[in-house]
Amino acid sequence: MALQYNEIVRTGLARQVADLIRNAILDGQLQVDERLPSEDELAKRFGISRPTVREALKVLAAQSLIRARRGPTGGNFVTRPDPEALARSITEASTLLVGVGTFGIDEIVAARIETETICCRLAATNRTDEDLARLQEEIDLQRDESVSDTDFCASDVRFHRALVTATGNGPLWLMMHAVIESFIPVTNMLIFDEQERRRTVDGHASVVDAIAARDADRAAQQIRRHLDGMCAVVNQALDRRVAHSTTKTDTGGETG
Amino acid sequence: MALQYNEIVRTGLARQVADLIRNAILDGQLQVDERLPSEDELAKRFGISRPTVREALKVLAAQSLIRARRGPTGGNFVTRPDPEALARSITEASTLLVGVGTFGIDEIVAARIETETICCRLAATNRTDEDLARLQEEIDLQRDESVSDTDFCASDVRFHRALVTATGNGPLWLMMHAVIESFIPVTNMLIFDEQERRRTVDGHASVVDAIAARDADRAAQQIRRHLDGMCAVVNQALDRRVAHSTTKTDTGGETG
DNA sequence: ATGCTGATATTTGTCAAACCTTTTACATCC
DNA sequence: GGATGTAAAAGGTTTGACAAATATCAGCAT
Repeated sequence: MALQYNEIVRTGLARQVADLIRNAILDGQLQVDERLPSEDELAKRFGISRPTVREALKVLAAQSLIRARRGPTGGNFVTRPDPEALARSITEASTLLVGVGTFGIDEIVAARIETETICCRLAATNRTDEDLARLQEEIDLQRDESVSDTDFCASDVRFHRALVTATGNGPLWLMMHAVIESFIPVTNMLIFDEQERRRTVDGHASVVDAIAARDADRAAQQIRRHLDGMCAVVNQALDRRVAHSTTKTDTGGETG
Repeated sequence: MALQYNEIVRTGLARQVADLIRNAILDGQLQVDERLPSEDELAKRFGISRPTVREALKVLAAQSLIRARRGPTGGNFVTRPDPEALARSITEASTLLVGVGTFGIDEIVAARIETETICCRLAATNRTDEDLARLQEEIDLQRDESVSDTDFCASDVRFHRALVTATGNGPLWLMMHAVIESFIPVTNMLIFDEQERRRTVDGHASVVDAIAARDADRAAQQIRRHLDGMCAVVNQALDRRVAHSTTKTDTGGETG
C-alpha cells in the first residue's frame, strides 16, 4: 500500500481536547449544568496527562463554557450561556480593536447614528416606566455641573445603555453592547469640552421627552439631530488634528 | 486592634496572572507583536510554577490576545486584534445563547428587521460594483431549484453577509455578524419550506435592484417588506407549534 | 564564494507523580 | 441536637524531566 501522507495531526493536544469538548457542548451532547468527568478521568480517557487536560479546560473556562468547583461534589460543569458575560467579553475585544485603530472614527460615528436611531424607535414603543426613570436619572446627573468630565462620560455610557435596555429586545441589546462600551468612549475622547456637555445633555433630554411620549418618529429624529451635531464636532476635531500634523508624520491609527 | 475581615485573595494563581497580563495588553504596556518573557522567565518573576503560567497563557490565547511559537525566536506574542476572529467567537457564543432559548423568536425577528434595514440603506449608498456582483451571484444560486435546502440556507446567510459588507462600515459589520450567523439560521429553521424559497429569493432580488439603483429608501422598504412577510410566516409557525403543544407540557425555551 | 547539511541552543509542548487547598458528608462528642 | 472533628473527593499547584519545533551557525562539498 502506498504511504498515506494525510491525517497527521499537528495541532496541540490541549487544543484538540478543548475543541472536542466544545463541540460536544455546542452539539448538545453535554447539557447545561451537566458535570464533566473528573480531570483524572478525562486524562485517562484521552490518554494524555492531567496538566494538558487542565490547559484545555482552562480554555473552555475562559470562554465561559464551563466552570470549575472544588470538593467532593465539585468538578467541571457546563455553564448556562450568559448574555452579560458575552457582552463583557465582546466589549473587551472590541475596545482593543478600536484601540489599535482598526476602525475609522467616521465609520464608528456612522454606525452609532444608525444603530442608536433604531434603539430610539423601539424604546419609544416598548419602554416601561422604570426604563424612563432610569434615563431621566442619568440626565439629572448630567445636568449637575459639579460632576467631573470622567463621571459625565460614564453617565453618557450608562444613558445609552439604558436606551438599549428600554427597547426590551435581547438580541439588539447584545449587539449594541460593543458599540456602547467601546465606541462611545472613543468618540467622547475626541470631542469633549465644557461647551459640549450642555449640548449633549440637551440632546439626551429631547430624546427622552419623545420616548416618554411614545413618539418613535420624534425620538428617532432627535437622536439623529444629536448625533449629527456630534458628527460635525468630530469632523472639526479631525480637521484640526490633520492641520496640526501636516508638518510631522502621521502616527495615528488608520482604517484597516 | 479589631480583626480585619477584608479581602483574602481567593482567586486562583493562573487567573490572577492571566488578568495581570491581559490588563498590561489592554493598557498598551505590551505592544502588538511584542514578545512576552519566556514561560520560565514568567514563572520565576511571578514566583509560581510553569504549568500555572501556561494555564494563564492558554486563557489569553483562547481570547486571541496572544499566540505562541516554538523555537529559539519563539515565545508568546501579543496578537494584533482581528475583527474576523472576534466575529467568529461572537457567532459561536451567540449561537449557543440562541440554542438554549435565551431569546424569543419574536425578539430575534424584530432585531433582524431593524438592523437589516439599516444595512440596506447604507449599502445602497456605499456599495461598490463588486458588492453588487457578490449579491447577484447569491441570488442566481438561490434561483436554481436544484440546490438543496441546506445549500439554499447557506446562500441566504452569505447573501446577508454580503449585504453588510456592502455598507463599507467595519463596526457595523462586526455587530451584524452575530445576527447573520446565528439569528438567520434559527429563523430559517422555523419557517422553511418549498414555497418560501421563491418568496425569499424574490425579496432578495427586489432589495438588490434598489441597491443597484442606489435608492436607499426603496432598498429599506423592500427589505422591510421581505422581513415583515417572513415575520408573518414565523408567527404562523409559532401558532401551529402552540396549537400542537397544548396537550403536552411546553418544553421550549423561554425568553430570559 | 555558494549552497546545502547537520549540530546546537532556545523555547514551547507534554508528561508523570506528588502534594496542597477547598468542600462536602458523615461520624463523634458533649 | 448542635457543634466539632475527620475523611474522602475534586480541583489547584509544584517539581523535574523529556519531546518537539525551529532559528542560527559552523562545516563541508561543490
